Amino acid sequence: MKKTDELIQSTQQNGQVACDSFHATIEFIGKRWMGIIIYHLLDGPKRYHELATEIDGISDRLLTERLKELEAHGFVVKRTLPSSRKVEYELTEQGIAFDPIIRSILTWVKANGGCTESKTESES
Amino acid sequence: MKKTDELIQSTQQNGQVACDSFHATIEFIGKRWMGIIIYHLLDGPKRYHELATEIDGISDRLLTERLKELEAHGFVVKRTLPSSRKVEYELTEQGIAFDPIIRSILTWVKANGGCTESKTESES
DNA sequence: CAAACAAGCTTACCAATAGTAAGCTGAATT
DNA sequence: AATTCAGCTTACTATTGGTAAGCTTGTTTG
Repeated sequence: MKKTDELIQSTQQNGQVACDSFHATIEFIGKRWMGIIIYHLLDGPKRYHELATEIDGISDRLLTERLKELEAHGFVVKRTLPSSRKVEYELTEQGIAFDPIIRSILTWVKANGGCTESKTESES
Repeated sequence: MKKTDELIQSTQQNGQVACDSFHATIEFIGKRWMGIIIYHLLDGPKRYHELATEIDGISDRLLTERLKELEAHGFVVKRTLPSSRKVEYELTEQGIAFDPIIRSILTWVKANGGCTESKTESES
């Protein structure tokens, strides 16, 4: 049995469907900043500004956009504390389920040292 | 101990550096089509056109670009069979190391049904 | 209690990345 | 010899992201 078949079977009995949702999923969590936002939310509920501060380089626009997307997909709940302007974002159970993915990436980074070395010297 | 700290410590003793390479890595493998290309290459060496056919919707331009990036980072080797116009791409050991990440995403997809349901009805 | 400020967005504009489609090269087929 | 087809490359458009400013409403401060 080929490896890909094995992988596909591990999700569903229908290769194509599994492949489609795999595609949709990896494209979703692969959107810029998405993984990092999830990573920081795995720490527990965070306020908007807290995230904006912790995630170096992200802009308000994209942070808001990504949080909305996460919320729309049910990975995050937005809790607006009613008495004040405090807003908290918290991962849902489905969102917390991303943890193994994040951990597997961290494991990879640990083993391989990350993707920072560009090795682009092969182009003359 | 907070969860994030724990995650960071699992990679390095220095939180910031670990976070940086995590960022770089997740942005790299999160690039459009990157994960899907790796997923298909986990099956074994593939020819260019084979990948282009299997990965539905990808364009020549992006497939070439992503393969070059993977090659530049040492995740893929390009083997040009000299007698003909056959070109094969194969994951290196470092590339094969992505397998657990792909698997963790597949596991997630299996458990959660993927990211296809948009649930955007919350906006009136 | 009015002015200033700050959190949490929103908008506008420009840059970078991706999609589309066509073309190019050179081996293989007819 | 002409055609086809793999494996790119180029040119152009569309979508996405970055930057910066502004808006709104609650809080603080004089």
